[in-house]
Amino acid sequence: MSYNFREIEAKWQKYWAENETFKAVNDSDKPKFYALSMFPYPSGAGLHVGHPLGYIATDIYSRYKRHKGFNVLHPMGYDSFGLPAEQYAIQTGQHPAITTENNIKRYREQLDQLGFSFDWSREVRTSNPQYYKWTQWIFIQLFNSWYNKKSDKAEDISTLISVFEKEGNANVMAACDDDTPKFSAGEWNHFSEKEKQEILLKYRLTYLADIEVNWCPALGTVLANDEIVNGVSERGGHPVIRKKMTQWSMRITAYAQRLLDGLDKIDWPQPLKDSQTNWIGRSEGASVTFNVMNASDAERLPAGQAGSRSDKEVISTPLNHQYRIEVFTTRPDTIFGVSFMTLAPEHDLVAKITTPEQKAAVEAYVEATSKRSERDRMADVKTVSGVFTGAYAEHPFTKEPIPIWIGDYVLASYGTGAVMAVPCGDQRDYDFAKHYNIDIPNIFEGVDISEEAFADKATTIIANSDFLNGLSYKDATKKVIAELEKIGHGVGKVNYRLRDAVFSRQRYWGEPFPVYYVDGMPQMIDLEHLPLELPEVEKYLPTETGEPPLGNATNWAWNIEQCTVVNNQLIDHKTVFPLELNTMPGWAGSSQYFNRYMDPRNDEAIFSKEAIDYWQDVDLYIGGSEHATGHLLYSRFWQKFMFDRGYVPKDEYAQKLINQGMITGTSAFIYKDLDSNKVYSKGLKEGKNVIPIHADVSLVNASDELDVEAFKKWQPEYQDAEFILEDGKYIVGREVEKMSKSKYNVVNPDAICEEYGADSLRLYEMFLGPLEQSKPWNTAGITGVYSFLKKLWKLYSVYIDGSQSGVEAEPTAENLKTLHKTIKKVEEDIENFSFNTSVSTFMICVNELTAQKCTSKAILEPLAILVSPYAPHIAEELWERLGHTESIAEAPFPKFEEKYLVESSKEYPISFNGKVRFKLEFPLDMDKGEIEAAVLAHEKTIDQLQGRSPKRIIVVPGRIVNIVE
RNA sequence: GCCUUGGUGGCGGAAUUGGUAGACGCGCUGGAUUCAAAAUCCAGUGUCUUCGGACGUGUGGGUUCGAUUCCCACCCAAGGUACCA
Repeated sequence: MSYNFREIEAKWQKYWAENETFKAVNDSDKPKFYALSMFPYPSGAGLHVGHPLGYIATDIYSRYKRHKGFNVLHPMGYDSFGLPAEQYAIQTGQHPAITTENNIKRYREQLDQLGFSFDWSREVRTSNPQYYKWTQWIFIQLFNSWYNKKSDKAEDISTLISVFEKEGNANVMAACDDDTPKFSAGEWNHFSEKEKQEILLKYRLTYLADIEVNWCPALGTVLANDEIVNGVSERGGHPVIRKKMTQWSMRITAYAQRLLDGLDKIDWPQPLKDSQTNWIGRSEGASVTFNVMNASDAERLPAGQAGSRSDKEVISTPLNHQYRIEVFTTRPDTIFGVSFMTLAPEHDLVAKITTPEQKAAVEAYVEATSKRSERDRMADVKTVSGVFTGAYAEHPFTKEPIPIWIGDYVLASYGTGAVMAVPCGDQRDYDFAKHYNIDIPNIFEGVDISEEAFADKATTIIANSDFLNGLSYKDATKKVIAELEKIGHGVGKVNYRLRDAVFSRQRYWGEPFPVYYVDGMPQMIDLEHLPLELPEVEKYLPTETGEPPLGNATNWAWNIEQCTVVNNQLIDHKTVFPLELNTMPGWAGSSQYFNRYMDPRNDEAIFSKEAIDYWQDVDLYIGGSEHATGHLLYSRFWQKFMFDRGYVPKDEYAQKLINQGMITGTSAFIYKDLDSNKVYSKGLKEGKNVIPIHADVSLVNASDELDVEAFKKWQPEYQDAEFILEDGKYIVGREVEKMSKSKYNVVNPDAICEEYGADSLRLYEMFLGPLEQSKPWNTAGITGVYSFLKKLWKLYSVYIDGSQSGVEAEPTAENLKTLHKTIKKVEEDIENFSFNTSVSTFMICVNELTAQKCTSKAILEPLAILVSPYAPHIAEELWERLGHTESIAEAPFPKFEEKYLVESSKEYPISFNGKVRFKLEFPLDMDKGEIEAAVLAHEKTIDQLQGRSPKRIIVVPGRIVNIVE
């Protein structure tokens, strides 16, 4: 009876589903293990062979842990809100929910045929109202929280209110908006309700803010940076402008330091930790305040000459204390090298301080900058541009006037949007100063700055800097911060690159905010009325007035008496109020899904206390590295918030994370002659004027030969082309590229399963190479693992065909040795996530046992368990044929016993000067001296030495002998 | 530029603590079986070679009895990031 994978795989998939073999329970005496794969967005294209790689790895580990006696949680679900379904809806009018439902169905079929041990009873879909009810709930919790820097955690907003009532906000240390005013308890208690709400909004962990966005009027939508190419929209090429819009924002910056610190506690890949570290971008330095000088005095100063003036009269003139410029600098030690200041063109002060003479130039420059995207400005490093405002700031120590410029190399979104320019110490400032002929005072000892700026902190010795002279970077920084604090002009500060995260999207297919507006102030809908379900709309585009798609809904107003959604026409701002029109971004639904899996059908809470106490956190999380600074950062933020508020026991949700590598495609090319109707085989293209054309990889065999007839059928325009063959074959060129439809190199798992089976596919995906590395797919190689499975099947033939002869045969020492070295290696491999080497080990094991003609049950039973995590269908079938009536899923993993591997002798490699010449066998208990004597006495050694006497002999017992001549 | 990861046969890759480089598989060559093909099985397969050997893990040095492995410098590729003050 031959290996019929179709029958076997269908049989066991059905068995697992019917018997709920992989259903996890929330209470068990067994230790818990939570293995998680990143859930997919169900796209219309379905899965290609690259997608299941991580799922297979997680599945192998899950199955292994079951054999090891763990209660394993291995769930799967769908990140089912997203743009493609909405785009499709805009084009066709089909509701995104229908598209999504269809795509999920297709995904499920594809996943099912791969034999994963998912607990499907726990499936979640982020677009399901029963799920997003809890996404809305978390949003409300964030709204009702503030970040107390004293306790260093999020607290309920009520604790903040009670402080305000007692003592105002003078002593409150909180993460809040920069423009939060100071007030006393008395003032607070006299604020109107609306004023109080406005203040509180500046403290809440999710808040409304006016944020500058890339607005595309023609599309009526906000665009992400990468949707803009050369200042116009990628789709349609429409103009894009920077515009302020009121958006929900998440105060992730409150957690910047903890997100950084937490990285030390978790076993995540170093490159991923590094990209999060860079993203958070901590820098230490100082915040320094410069007073802006009175405009009338500034007029009397020539531009660019500020540093050299000593006009006592001017300096003693009263300053315009109305305006102050705050800068952040990582080099406060260079403060005496400041020769100008640069503001971002968007900076609030620009309009206020610009002198009448400079007004026209400044306005033109600001206007021009507003048309450039931030990315555009950052990408252009070569062009130096800027305009003088006509205004001057006063140096906090020297009291010298410093000209204030604006320049687009300063970004409003980083730091304070202003820099103190030290041209001798910063290359950008240097270039700017050179370009506009501004002074470049040298404040470094023994450094030539005639060609470029000097930025090496390690060798810095400060000069020409009053009280800082002769100090190193470190000492000068310390001292200058102390002095700045003394004169009230600055303070030591840690700055983060991380920005608060914009949480509003002008989209339809996302979670609605549980928010309505009373007198312009946001109000949360009570939990008992959630979920607030997405309304039906006629059109999925923005409205004619530029409102988000939910603006098209006719039933989208909140009645506070009935607590239901009602028709917009009923809005009276007394009992019926407008609802929020934005929806949440893609990362909302994925930021706590791993916890929801613990108790996914709970309608009373996001999860029960029992469930979270039992499962705690994710033990193993596998997914792509492309989520490094998106999902994987936001989800850590929400987890820390949930931890602060006492909902979860761990402030990091995934102990170990592995990034699976990308599977790339192996594209095939034909070579079309540009001068004739000929198509040359790869070996004949030299010297010809050819261009490579993609051929579909399914038309090429393992030897790179193209099926020319099939190709002509596929691309009829080549019907009459002449294919020039070599040795009667057309050989294609090969190149590794990203797997993509347009490159005709996409390989579909369905086709592989149909031809070789899921077990072959699973083994082959692992066999390709290390999990973390990216590697090219080439279907040709799968025959190797397929014939391995056939050999494995054959090894069990006495049990399969029922002859049963030799069943009781005692295993030989050889059999046991083969088995136990396999157990040892496979167990080590799985623990190290080195799945590729396990597959090789299985092949060696089966080859050896076949050569040994092994039929012993004592060997074949444990072997089936070893194979089971990798190739579960065949393992189940063999297990059954061996006489078992229960699934193999929880059969105990075989125990490795060293005694079967103990050898009595070793074949020593005998090397001369490190080069192996021959081998000699000695007992392992032979000591160094005996081995040395035996080697030296051997005729081959004498022959090799040719009468020379060796200088030294190294004997490493059990390893090697090296003779040094 | 900076950070990270990697570079081993025709290809994917293996090599546990510094100890026999190239396991395992694909492909290729030859053979068996077959009317033939597929499938299967057997043997061979790093390069060069005067058949003694010599060379060989990106390049050049170093440490060592011995280096794919450790150290230094450099080159290349992939991913991340960037007027970040």
